[in-house]
Amino acid sequence: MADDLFKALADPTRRTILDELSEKSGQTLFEICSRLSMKHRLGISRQGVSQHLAVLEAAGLVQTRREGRYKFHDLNTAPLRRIAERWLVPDSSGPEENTS
Amino acid sequence: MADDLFKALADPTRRTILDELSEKSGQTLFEICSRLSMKHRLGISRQGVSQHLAVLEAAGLVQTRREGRYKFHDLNTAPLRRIAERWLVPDSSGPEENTS
DNA sequence: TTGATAGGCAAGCTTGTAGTTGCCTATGCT
DNA sequence: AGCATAGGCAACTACAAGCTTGCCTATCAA
Repeated sequence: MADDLFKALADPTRRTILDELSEKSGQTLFEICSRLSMKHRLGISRQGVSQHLAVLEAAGLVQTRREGRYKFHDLNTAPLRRIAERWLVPDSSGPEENTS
Repeated sequence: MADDLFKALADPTRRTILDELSEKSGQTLFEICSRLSMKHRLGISRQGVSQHLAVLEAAGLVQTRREGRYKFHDLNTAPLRRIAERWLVPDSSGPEENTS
């Protein structure tokens, strides 16, 4: 559950993909591929990117919609909000808060 | 930089350690060990926990202070705030350079 | 129908990393 | 001094994860 989310974020290439989708949503696999190689000089195969997208989708960070032969990818930031709340929120049951 | 942070959070045992330090700060290595095995039924060696703490410290999530033969561990949530902001905020300055 | 484009599946290689075991240092108590 | 406690270091094992290659399916245009 949370495991998928944190593992998805652990890879720098996946974080770059999130950056790209954050900048322009609704990109196809090939569009993401070319941007990674052009803008970020990332030498990675199409299948590599596809696998990263699968991981991001399993984590709920990316949602997809199919239209004809195109598959569009959209960023979903909802899961990210839960991350911060786990430790940042001064929990009622926990004794101390450490803001240092 | 950010790489250390995300990789530190990728492991479920390390996240549990953060939970423990969030509940009670200033714990020693042995204290964390016994809590992991008691409360969380985590069968892990002392050295295993020690290595996890080193990763968390490298990520800036845990700070340590030494007193005599004791080494106390404190949670530092500051790095967590930057995570959410990376994608949650539709940033005005435009997109990246890559911070990973 | 043929060819080109967009994407998927699965096996295999390789590196990274969690975990262990064994031994070593430092502090404190009696 | 002697012993127990708290922690550190290094080598080794085992499994997970990133990435590639090769082949397959689906959609659309000429």
